[in-house]
Amino acid sequence: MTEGAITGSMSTGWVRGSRPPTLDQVAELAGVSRATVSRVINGAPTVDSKIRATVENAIAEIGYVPNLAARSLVTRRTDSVALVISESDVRASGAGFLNQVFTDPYFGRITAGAQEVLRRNGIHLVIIPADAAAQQQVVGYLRQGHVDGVLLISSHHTDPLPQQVSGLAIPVVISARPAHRIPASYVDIDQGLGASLAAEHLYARGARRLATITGPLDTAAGHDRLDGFRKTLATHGIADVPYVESDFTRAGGEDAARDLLAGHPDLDGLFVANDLMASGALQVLQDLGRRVPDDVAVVGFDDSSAALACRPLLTTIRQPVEEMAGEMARLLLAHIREPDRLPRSVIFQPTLVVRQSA
Amino acid sequence: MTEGAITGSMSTGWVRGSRPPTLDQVAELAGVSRATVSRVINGAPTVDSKIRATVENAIAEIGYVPNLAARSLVTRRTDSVALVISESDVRASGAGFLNQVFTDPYFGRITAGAQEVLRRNGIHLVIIPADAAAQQQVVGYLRQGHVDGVLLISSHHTDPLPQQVSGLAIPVVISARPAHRIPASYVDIDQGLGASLAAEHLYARGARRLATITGPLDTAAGHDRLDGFRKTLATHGIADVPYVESDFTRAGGEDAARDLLAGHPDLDGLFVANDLMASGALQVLQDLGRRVPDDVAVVGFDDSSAALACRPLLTTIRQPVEEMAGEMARLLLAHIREPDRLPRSVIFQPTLVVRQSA
DNA sequence: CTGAAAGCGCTTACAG
DNA sequence: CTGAAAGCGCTTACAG
Repeated sequence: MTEGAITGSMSTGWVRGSRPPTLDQVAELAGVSRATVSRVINGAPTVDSKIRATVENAIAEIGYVPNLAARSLVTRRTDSVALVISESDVRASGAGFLNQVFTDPYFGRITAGAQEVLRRNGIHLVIIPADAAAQQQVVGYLRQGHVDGVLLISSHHTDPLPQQVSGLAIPVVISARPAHRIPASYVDIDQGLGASLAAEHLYARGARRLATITGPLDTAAGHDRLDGFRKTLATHGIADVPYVESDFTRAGGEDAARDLLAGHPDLDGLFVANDLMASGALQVLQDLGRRVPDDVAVVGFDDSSAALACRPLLTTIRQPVEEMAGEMARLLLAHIREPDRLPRSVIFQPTLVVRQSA
Repeated sequence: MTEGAITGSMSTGWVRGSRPPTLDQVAELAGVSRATVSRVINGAPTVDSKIRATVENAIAEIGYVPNLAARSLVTRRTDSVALVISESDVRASGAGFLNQVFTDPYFGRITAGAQEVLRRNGIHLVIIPADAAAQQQVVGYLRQGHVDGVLLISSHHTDPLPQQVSGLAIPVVISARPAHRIPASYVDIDQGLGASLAAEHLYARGARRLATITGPLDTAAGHDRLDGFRKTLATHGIADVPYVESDFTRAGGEDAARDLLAGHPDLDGLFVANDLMASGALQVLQDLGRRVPDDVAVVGFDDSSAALACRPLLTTIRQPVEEMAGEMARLLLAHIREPDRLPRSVIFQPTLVVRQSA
């Protein structure tokens, strides 16, 4: 690697390192009190329009920006919230965890949905990945008061973060029903219904030798989707449903599909607990010479962008992730506004989206 | 969707909505002055060990956490920095942009590399996606002083953010050489060298009918990789190198590969400007019955996790993204500590990683 | 090594 | 509608 020096000067009016302009300086320049400047900045209606104009000019001329620390010291607000993506599983820690986060469209949808409503309310969103090694540092960040609230994405039953964060002084909304009963609002989807939809569709197509690739079984999405799939098939007299537990990644889906086909080469119906794993499974089926859906019909879960990247297009269970994240944001905003508000849960319903793979 | 009420009580000592304990309360309980408590908290060496113990007990008993706003009002530090992922292209705005970010392993590697050095220094990292619609809100966030510095990921020549952010009072380190000469530190890779490595390897393998799939040509990574590829082949007497411009996504790579093969069915060597597009191209080549590398040899760029997910395994140009991000973090820390430090650039060298596809 | 006091830059009752 | 003043919760010279 090589280094070079870069020259040039700042383009701002005041030099980096010197102090930024304060409200007092604006007041002096405009010839009014600090209180008046403060009112103008905060849009108080009770300000004479001429004075308002004078103050606004002074603000522009001087390049004034309110100091967040000073402001939030008195208002006790920062106008920003954190989206914490938690992963308590140490096996998936560090770079591996970040690779998973930045490779799964699910998190992008969550972010998009939350952004949408937050932005409209003038609230900033910051994303904080919290793998096992970073969890305590993240809790520290939240306790210090950097943000007004937290949207917590957590999936493993053993994850201590929901418990810890809900014990903080700051409002939190969780992305799924917490494993332990804690007094926090959460948004979830009816996992069992989704799995049931998949089972019924595969059965109705005529599939009888069914199997499933699950997510980690210590997550609700992993466990409940397997459970719902089996229970529904049981009502049709199909008792034994082979499954392989995997990890919600594409590569994991490939491995699981290979395992499954090795043990059950005559499969004709496959339910995969998310689209990313399904895309991997589809690849393996193709490599092994199986036609989809003719030889084996495949149903995914999520209806993410990965479903549309599949060949054939993936039939899947739609989870309205963006709306769910939007609802999380709305709940959080409500809790921030009314600290005494009681926690509540909001459960969304999944739907079947039929495309080509089943 | 259905709603439910959740009951339960808080597990903390003090109730949400009431005020958190202050340093004064700790001082009173410990029977010392606020200054002493402050010194204990900040690890000042000049504190009697008995007094220190007393204070620490009081802190623990009362569950005291320093108030960030009050602290940073005087220290002018927040001990956190932002990783801003900027996308000025309005076509890729909103949900599309977030889907791209959370689908490309590149950003996970950047985050991992930066986290590594930041965490060691006790600095928090928050990630902020900034698509065209959000850029001004993000600039506002940075100006207010939420963070001590910013790591800026920006690629389009027309992106106004590098310019704007470097005009702020806060230190910034950019992920690539800025299009316009602005006084900010940046870290980059020798793009031309990378492309040259790819060209030489394909040529040495015997490929003579070469083509390339580029990134957006208004980015350095898009433009310089195309340019370097062509220039190197020109030295071997290969003048006309067909190319298709794409967008660094997997789906974009698929489309581009289809276009390229339609116009040039006799291709025997392909350089794809990143691994994600290469994985899509590989898929298309397979669909069209081309054997890789026998019929057409393929070289990617990045050496990301996508390269290892390819069949055959992708030969690619390794970009040490984690180290580059680590260097960005180190530079930023230095600028935060010494505000007068001069900007500098650090350029890394790519290497060829030979696997199966070429 | 410890404490009293000033000050960081805002907002917000409270008067007028 | 506007201003003087108190106060938010810390840190840090300055004395001692």
